[in-house]
Amino acid sequence: MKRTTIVDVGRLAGVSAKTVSRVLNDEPHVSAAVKQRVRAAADALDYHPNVFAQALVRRKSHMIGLVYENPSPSYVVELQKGVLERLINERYRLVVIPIRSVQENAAEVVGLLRSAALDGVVLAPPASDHPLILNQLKEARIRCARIAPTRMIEAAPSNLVDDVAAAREIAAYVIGLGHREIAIIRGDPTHPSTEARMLGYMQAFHQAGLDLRFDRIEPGMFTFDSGLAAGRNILARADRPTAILAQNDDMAVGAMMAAREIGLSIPERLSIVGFDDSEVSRITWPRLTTVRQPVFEMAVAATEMVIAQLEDREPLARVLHHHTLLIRESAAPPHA
Amino acid sequence: MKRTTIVDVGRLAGVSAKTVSRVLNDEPHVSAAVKQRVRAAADALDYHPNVFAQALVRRKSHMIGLVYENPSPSYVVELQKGVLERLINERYRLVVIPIRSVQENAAEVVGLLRSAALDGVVLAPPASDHPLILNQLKEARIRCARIAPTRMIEAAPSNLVDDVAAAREIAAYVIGLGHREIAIIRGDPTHPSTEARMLGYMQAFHQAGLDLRFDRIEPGMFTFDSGLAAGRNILARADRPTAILAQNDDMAVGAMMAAREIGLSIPERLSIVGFDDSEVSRITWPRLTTVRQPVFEMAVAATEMVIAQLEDREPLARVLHHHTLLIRESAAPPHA
DNA sequence: CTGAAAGCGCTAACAT
DNA sequence: ATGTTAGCGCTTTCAG
Repeated sequence: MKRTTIVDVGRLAGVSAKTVSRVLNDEPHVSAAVKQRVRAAADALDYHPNVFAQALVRRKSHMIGLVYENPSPSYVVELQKGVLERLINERYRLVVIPIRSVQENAAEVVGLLRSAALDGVVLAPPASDHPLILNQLKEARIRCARIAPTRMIEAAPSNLVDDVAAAREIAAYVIGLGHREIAIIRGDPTHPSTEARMLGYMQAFHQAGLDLRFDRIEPGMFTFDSGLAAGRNILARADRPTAILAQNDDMAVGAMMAAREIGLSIPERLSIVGFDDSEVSRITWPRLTTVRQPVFEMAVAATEMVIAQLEDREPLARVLHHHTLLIRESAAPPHA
Repeated sequence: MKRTTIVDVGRLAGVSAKTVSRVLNDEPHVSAAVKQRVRAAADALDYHPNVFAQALVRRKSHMIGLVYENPSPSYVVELQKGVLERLINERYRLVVIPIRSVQENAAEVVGLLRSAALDGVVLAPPASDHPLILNQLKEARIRCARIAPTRMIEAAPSNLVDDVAAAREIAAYVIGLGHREIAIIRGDPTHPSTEARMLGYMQAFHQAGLDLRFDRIEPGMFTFDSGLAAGRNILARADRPTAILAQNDDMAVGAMMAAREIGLSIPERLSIVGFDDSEVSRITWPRLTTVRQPVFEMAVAATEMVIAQLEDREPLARVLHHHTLLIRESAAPPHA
């Protein structure tokens, strides 16, 4: 019991296989009558083209990969939503490629992508910043677009954000509220934006004439749990700060939980701000003051860049996406 | 400039293409020496097999789809994590197939899956409960496994949960705390578990001799926003209830927000419980009392069922997954 | 243990 | 406007 092929359809319609192919691919130079007959025959036989045969000869899989580490779930969700949004009404499909640790497995990533036969990939951080991956991708001729890279911007189409400025702005806002004792929760050290955001914070501190105390910087991993742990450490100290800058929203929410555990009210006794404007920032109470990184829009734009390349249009080389300071209720002037 | 093929490798190693194929696929009857030479040649040429050619002849794509609607992001995240967990160290890849509305597009879903050339699919609700989809899948010979179906359990391997009992338990718990004025936020009406959970609530009400007042039932869509809206409606009424049962965690968190908006403290003035034990239930304050549905484990098990079928092992016909009442801090006895 | 031939289902290039 | 021929790169016979 074989599956029905283009030849079967041709036989039923009384035409050659090639003509069937023409009709099904909307190629020109086919008479309306034949078109009709072929369509009817294909329907009657419940014919579905074999995509492998097509891919083999066309050298195109119509699959796009999304490469990410697994930092915060909310970030990944935004990312996927953005890619899928752009893929609506396209023939392309999304294959998700989560990498355990880009840092450790960089050498194998492209092999993985290659063997997945992807036409193109959207690279999220930190893969979007990895020289080896970028190089191998070029060698393997897999099209790509990058989200929030910080280095080698020319190497491939990039969607940029000014992490430094965004961090500076939110830090300046907190300082402007009157805070002087401020702790920081860093993100995953293998992600480039961690350093960029750190730099932005430092600039704001410097402009305000504040010292950045290294004993007030806690490590984190962009996850809720790491934020919770960092928050507990910060708040356990004798000289408790009046505000916390977290490098993403998940960690900020974790720090909020740490504050709650010891009955510290937010924002009255402790101000906390995040980064990214993930969905989680909108559903906590108080809602989180944060700085919006348009992850969704970047994912849409990056996917467009990939598709453009696949269809031989010139992709935008780079797009600068704008951040926005979102003032909500989790930060207020320090308690007198 | 052509890509290197199995023939090139064979030429370099001084063997036939078939022998290269044998080595690369770990087939028996190849001498160690030849094996060595072929491996070396493949490495030297940076050879990667063309998966389309393989798929064409083997009739296997090594791609597994995950079909879901887009209810709550936290649910989808758990689902994906589960599938990906089982796929670690497997050759299979995950293709995500979000469907806008299964209800409206059921007829096209299988066509979509078919043209994506998936070897198998994991069906999340409500697709997991749709007769048409199940039937067409069988016709198209696409293997599948189901998550939380409620009907036609024999039709395909199923991962079951007892939604009715779970709902009954959490409702009984709330009633047991002393609540008598209880509102309900329903889930998406096209999802089968919505009715099941409703039934469970009703059973608990009945056992306690309570009336279920229809004017205390608010519609929802399994999203935070719908929970927020429903919460506002419920709390705006003159005869405000003392507890809210939400059919998932996202809606429960939305209802919490509605309570906060009018300064109602939880759980002192209003108890709220959810359903599912999504990540969101752990990161809110107070943490949400809920009933755990092992979505992750079901996704793992469903993926295993698909893989088993693809590798000609007999899959488990059905697995019953257990729910757990998770008592956290969002519900307490009603205020005197 | 190894190789030659055939063909998976489709489309590009070239006829007609 | 339609058909023929020749592969795409691999694996499955079936011989040696």
